[in-house]
Amino acid sequence: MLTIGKIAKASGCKVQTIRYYEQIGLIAAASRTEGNQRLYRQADVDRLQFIRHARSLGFSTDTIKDLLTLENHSEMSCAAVDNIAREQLALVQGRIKQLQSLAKELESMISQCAHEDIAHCKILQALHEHDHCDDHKPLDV
Amino acid sequence: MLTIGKIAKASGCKVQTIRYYEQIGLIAAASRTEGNQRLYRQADVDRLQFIRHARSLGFSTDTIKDLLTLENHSEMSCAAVDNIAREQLALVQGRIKQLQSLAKELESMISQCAHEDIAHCKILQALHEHDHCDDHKPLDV
DNA sequence: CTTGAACCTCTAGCGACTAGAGCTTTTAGA
DNA sequence: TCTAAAAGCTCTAGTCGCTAGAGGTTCAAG
Repeated sequence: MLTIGKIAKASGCKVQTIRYYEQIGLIAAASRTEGNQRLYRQADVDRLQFIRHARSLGFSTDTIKDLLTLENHSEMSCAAVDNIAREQLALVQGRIKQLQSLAKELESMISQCAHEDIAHCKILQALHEHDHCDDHKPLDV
Repeated sequence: MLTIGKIAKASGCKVQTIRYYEQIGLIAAASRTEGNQRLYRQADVDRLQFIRHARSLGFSTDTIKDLLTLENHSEMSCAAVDNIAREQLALVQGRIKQLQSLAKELESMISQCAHEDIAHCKILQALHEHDHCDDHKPLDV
């Protein structure tokens, strides 16, 4: 059995993050020692690594919950899993397209900069001309 | 003079968002009518459009604040603006690289799927093998 | 037996909004 | 002129996935 600190090291998740995952129901509540400290089994390391890997691929915690539920139905077809992965890929690809469009616009703005003074700055001018640009939505990079 | 609803339409920002921008100091507090309603000038439309365009390019509100401050120093060199834009471009490009790496891994996982049952699902298996993958950080897509 | 590391819970903060409750003001039509 | 609806107001809380800190308890090593 492992304490939360040990399993944090073993899984690569932070202690706080593991407690957070328990709180949102992504992992089951751990058993406790007499002194109320969490105790984990080796199998929990695997589960946390799974979560970490899925998170690193951009899956939301809700989606990961779905994936973990599906894992418990080993006789089912994996079509659902396949769909989730494809949706995630589509999401990532869509995001790449958006960002490429941003990069293009930024590059074009920067290339026009003649390094003069602020009054003649092409970058600021370009930022004032929203009409002429593709109408992207506000976007966190 | 425009009410907040009018300027929202004119600028493409939402009413709530405009009040939020005032709150965080991105735009100056608007003058008010006797009945305490905000009043805007035409110039404010331009400022909001500028903000919207910059946000759509992924600039943070803090960075936009800097850009707007720079605009008031029209005699200065635009080197600072240029730097901000280049940093933003670097940020976007870095993000694209990350996402491309994710997309690649997702594609590889999906291509291995033999559409059998969950017990043999290559996608789930791949998610369990964090060791063998590039160690990306958790990432919001 | 002491000390300090690791654990516990609970709360608040991040960023950039968004949504809703509960109120007041304005505007348009009868 | 009256009334009803639309639009405005403030304030609070929620989103997502953590992260950090306060203030307390438990455990392990020396």
